[in-house]
Amino acid sequence: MKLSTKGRYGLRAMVELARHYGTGITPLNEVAEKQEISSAYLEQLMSSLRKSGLVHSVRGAQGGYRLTRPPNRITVGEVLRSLEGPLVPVECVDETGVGCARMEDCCTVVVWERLRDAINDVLDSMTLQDLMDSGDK
Amino acid sequence: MKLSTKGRYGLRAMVELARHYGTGITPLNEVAEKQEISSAYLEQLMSSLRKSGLVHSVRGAQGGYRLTRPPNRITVGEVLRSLEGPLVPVECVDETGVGCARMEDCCTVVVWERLRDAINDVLDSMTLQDLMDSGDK
DNA sequence: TTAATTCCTAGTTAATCAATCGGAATTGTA
DNA sequence: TACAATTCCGATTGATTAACTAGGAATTAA
Repeated sequence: MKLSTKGRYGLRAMVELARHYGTGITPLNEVAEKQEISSAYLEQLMSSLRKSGLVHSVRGAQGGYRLTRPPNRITVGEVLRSLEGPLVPVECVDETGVGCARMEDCCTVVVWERLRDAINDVLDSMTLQDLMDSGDK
Repeated sequence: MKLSTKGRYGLRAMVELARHYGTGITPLNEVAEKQEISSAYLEQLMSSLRKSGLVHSVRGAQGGYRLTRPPNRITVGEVLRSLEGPLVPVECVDETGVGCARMEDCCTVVVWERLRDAINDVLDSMTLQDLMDSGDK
């Protein structure tokens, strides 16, 4: 039931970018340094975030990243789904997936559905702006 | 963010035992067969459940397991915590643990706390009885 | 032209998962 | 008493995943 470092690091990186929102683009190195994340690893995470349209990138010297939307319009859920895939506690309640043979008469599926919904509700209710306002670093 | 087979199999096994509640003890083999779980593997899970006091075991011929409390007084949360450990999305918000160096000025810890609470609220609000009533198998 | 940067793929190491195996201990029953 | 059914326990294994690291290609401002 744990998130991987992808989600944890990536979310911190996104808050960092949120702090720079409106000031042009920020090179990955600066983000990595501020948040103490290996920049080579962070690169991979930024690639996912870019592909799901949460950040825009500029290549070449003076290049870097910026959010594609203001921080109050990017939810934590979006960021984590981009990095971790569907936020489901078990495979079988992933709506984009295949379900499970047992599904029809499984006594536990109701648990996983409720859990999935609770998780997504919490994460979709918080934005990068909320995190900027609360934390320091 | 996925549960392991321990939690998934173990919960199904516990619902199976819930169905036999009041009828004496049930051998592990019967539970394993009904829920299509390797009985050798299920043994390990029962060991955890016994150690946390959720089931009582009887050794020897005609032995087996039974719940230590009626199904409406065992929550899904208890079962899963017994098998999976603390139900936290990230290490640092495990109250029984050590936290994290960054903790004080971490911008994301509030997310993990909210998520942790939501997860535990959902799982502690459902009992084995609830699952017996809903599902079939 | 060069230095700074993103982009992309592959490889590595360690940990974790999901069992399996073998046998010891216990206990009801023939 | 002997036996069969069961729980109990620790070790081992094989596969998968996690968390990076490495190397180089492509791009672009200065």
